[in-house]
Order: sequence, then structure tokens, then C-alpha cells
Amino acid sequence: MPELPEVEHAAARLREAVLGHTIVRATVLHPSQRRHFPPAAQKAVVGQRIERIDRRAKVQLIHLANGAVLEVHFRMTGDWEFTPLADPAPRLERVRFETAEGVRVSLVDGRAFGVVRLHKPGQFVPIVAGPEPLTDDFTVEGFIASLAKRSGPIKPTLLDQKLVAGVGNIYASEACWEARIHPATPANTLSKARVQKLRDAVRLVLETAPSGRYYARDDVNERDIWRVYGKEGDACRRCNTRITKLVQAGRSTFYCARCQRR
DNA sequence: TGTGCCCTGGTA
DNA sequence: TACCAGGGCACA
Repeated sequence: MPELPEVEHAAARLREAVLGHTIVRATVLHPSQRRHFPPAAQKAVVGQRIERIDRRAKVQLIHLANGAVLEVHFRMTGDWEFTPLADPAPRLERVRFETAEGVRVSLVDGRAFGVVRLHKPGQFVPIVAGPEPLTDDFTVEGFIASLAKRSGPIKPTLLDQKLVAGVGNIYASEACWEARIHPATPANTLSKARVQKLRDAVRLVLETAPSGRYYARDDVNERDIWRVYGKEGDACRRCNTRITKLVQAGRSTFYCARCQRR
């Protein structure tokens, strides 16, 4: 799934492809997108130059010349595809932007969960999310204070974007494994030392995430990337115990019952 | 704090 | 052909 490293990479690809370009057409190709990006918004971006592209949490922010901001969230399966206008459109294209410079920017999104939203000039509200995990804002002290208020199991708690930005289901399992913390441990029962370990683990798994697109990444066997995610029944790399799967808050969690203790 | 919903391609 | 995957949101 596109989590922080993948979204960062997608934003970089988008910058490389169309920063400074002028949008000449925006088209919605899937009904689910019409709710968020209606025809009036599609018209409103025409003629606008792409001035800046930022990322905050898992959201890409495309700043247009008139001060409007296009907010793009890939959710589960979203990704960018860039093609010359003369080429056939990609499969599973949900939203299309065409630039005066001849580039077709397609939001491809199999499950159509992705969201494109336009904030009119002066109406952009900053994304509500916790500290960026790979910056100095993600402090041990702040993390300890946040977790002290949370009594739920630690792994689903890590998915709360207000706690720390950009961690998704895969890296939450991976971080708990790195920190040797059982995913069901109540967040507010973790010692300061273990919170510090977890904070370091979150940073480690995000920093060492494979670069490149998660989607259509065909040069690597995805299952080989992760330590525990998707590895139910496989041997733990540390202790050889079989990896266990459980469901927390409707999401799969993978962990080693031997080296991840409560 | 937990559950169900939105969605549909891929897989068993 | 049925089921699974899950980010974020609304709701209980």
C-alpha cells in the first residue's frame, strides 16, 4: 500500500514530470471521484500552472498559480502514470490531467478509493496529522506523551495519523517487530525505553523502505521485502518461530509470538 | 473504541 | 465464484 515512503516517491515523480506545466484539461473517469472532484472543480484547474508540489502525511498537495490547492490521497491502490497525450490511456485510470506541455497525468487506482479534492484559493486547510516521522518533530518526549493518553493496542494506535503521520498497516506491523513489542500491548503501558525503541523502529522501517513504486513494482518479490507483513507461517528472521497473524480493528497484523512480548 | 462502509482487482 | 485486501471516515 502507498505509505509515507511511497507517497514521497510519487510526489517526486510528479514534480519531475509536470512541475511548471499548465493544466489544460481535467477529467474524471470513475463515478466515485465525482463526489470529491466535481465538474466545477475540474473546470477551475484549467489554465493553472503547477507552482509547487508538497507532501504532508500520505497526502500530496499540488499548489496552483492562483493559490488553489489540489489535494490527492492514493488510499489503497492509487498511483501516478505519466504518458504522452498521443499514447493510449493507462488501464484503471480514474482521474486525468492534461498539460499544455503534452503530458497526460493519470491517477490509476484499481480499487478507486483514492481521493482528489480542490481547495479554492485561500480556502486550503492544512492537513490534520501528527509529526512527520522522519523529521526532528517526531520526538521521543512527544511520542511518550501521546501514547500515555491511549489505552488501545499499540499497533492499531500507530495507524492514527494524528499520532504520527504516514504510518500505514504494513509499517505498523514492521515497526512493532523491529521494536520487539507485541502488537496488542496497551499503548499507555509501554515503558519510556520501549516507546523510544518503537519510535526508532518507526523511523528505521520508513527510512529503509524500498524506494520506487509499490504499485507494479515487478523487479522485486514483494514478500521478500517485509520482515513480518504477509508472512504468516514463515519463520521469524530473529528466532525462527512461525509468524502469527491476527486481526486488529479490522486490519491484518503480523508478529512473532516469541520475540514480541507484551 | 470498535464496526461497517466505500470499492474492485487479484487470488484461491 | 467467493473472498480478501485496507485508509479514512461516519457512526454507535
